[in-house]
Amino acid sequence: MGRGRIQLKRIENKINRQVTFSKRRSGLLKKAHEISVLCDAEVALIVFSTKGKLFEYATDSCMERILERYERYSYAERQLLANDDPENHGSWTLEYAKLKARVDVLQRNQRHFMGEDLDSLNIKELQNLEHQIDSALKHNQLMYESISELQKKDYHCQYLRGWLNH
Amino acid sequence: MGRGRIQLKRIENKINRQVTFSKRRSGLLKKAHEISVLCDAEVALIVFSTKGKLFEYATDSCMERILERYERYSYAERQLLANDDPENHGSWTLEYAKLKARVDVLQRNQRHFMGEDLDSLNIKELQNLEHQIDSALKHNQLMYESISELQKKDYHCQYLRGWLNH
DNA sequence: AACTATTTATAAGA
DNA sequence: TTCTTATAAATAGTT
Repeated sequence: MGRGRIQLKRIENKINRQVTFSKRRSGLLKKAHEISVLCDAEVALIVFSTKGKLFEYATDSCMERILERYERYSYAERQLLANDDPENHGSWTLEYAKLKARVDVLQRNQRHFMGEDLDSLNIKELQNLEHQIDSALKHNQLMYESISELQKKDYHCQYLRGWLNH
Repeated sequence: MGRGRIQLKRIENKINRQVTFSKRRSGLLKKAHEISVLCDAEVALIVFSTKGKLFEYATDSCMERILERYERYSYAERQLLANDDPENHGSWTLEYAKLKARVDVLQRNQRHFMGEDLDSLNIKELQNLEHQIDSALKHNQLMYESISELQKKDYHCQYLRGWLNH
């Protein structure tokens, strides 16, 4: 749209890139809003510029609610995929591995964090710590959900149960 | 764009709404991808249809990473705003109370979980479960440590001390 | 699912 | 940067 066609690849000229970013960003936000209103859809749009500046749009200005919905949905979707395939308990292990990896990262961060001198924390840092704990709690919650789901699914492995019982 | 202008309000005709949703959705996803590539931006787009179906786009197909970045950024932003406001230190106590409540729930969940019947799990599941519980417990341990540390640090909140001590 | 008349977005220029 | 404008793209209504 404009004086000439454009290739779909990174714009190398920095000035042009920035100008295009600014123009397209506002277009994108506008369209996100329009589809949200016209079609009664729930939309969350997050854009980080190269420089790391954040721009966002969320239906009814409620980003957190939409992101939580997304997490629930995408988690449920993964569960569904895993359950549909009788042969894919292997993918469950994959899920588990990913989960484990994330826990490991969290733990490492937390240990590192805990190792710091807490005496020197100011209010802001304390609040930060709280936030970290909060994230961790959310994460754990997800894990527990995984685990209970797993327990409910064991009847899919009838063939092993007999073996286990003797 | 089209045979006529349209009002920016919910399309009442269900069929039209659905068709427009489908068209605009693909346009929106396309534009999200384009700005991402052209301008080297990081984009996350989540769309839920009225019926609750999910459509998404994420730069480099890594939604989780972008959402985590968003959480960090938006939290940091809120912190910045909060620090400017001398009146909002009360929110800390509230945050703490909520956190404590959530930990209590987690503990309860965990106890419940531990009490459940494990006979029906197969070996693989048991092993994985064991690992998960192990991870979760370690993680929780660290979390509790964080929290008690937090409690010890309350003297950083001078204005709260009086209230806490009686 | 295609088509096309129009509106809209925007690339390049001022 | 902000505005203009020629042109490409998106899409509303139609078939």
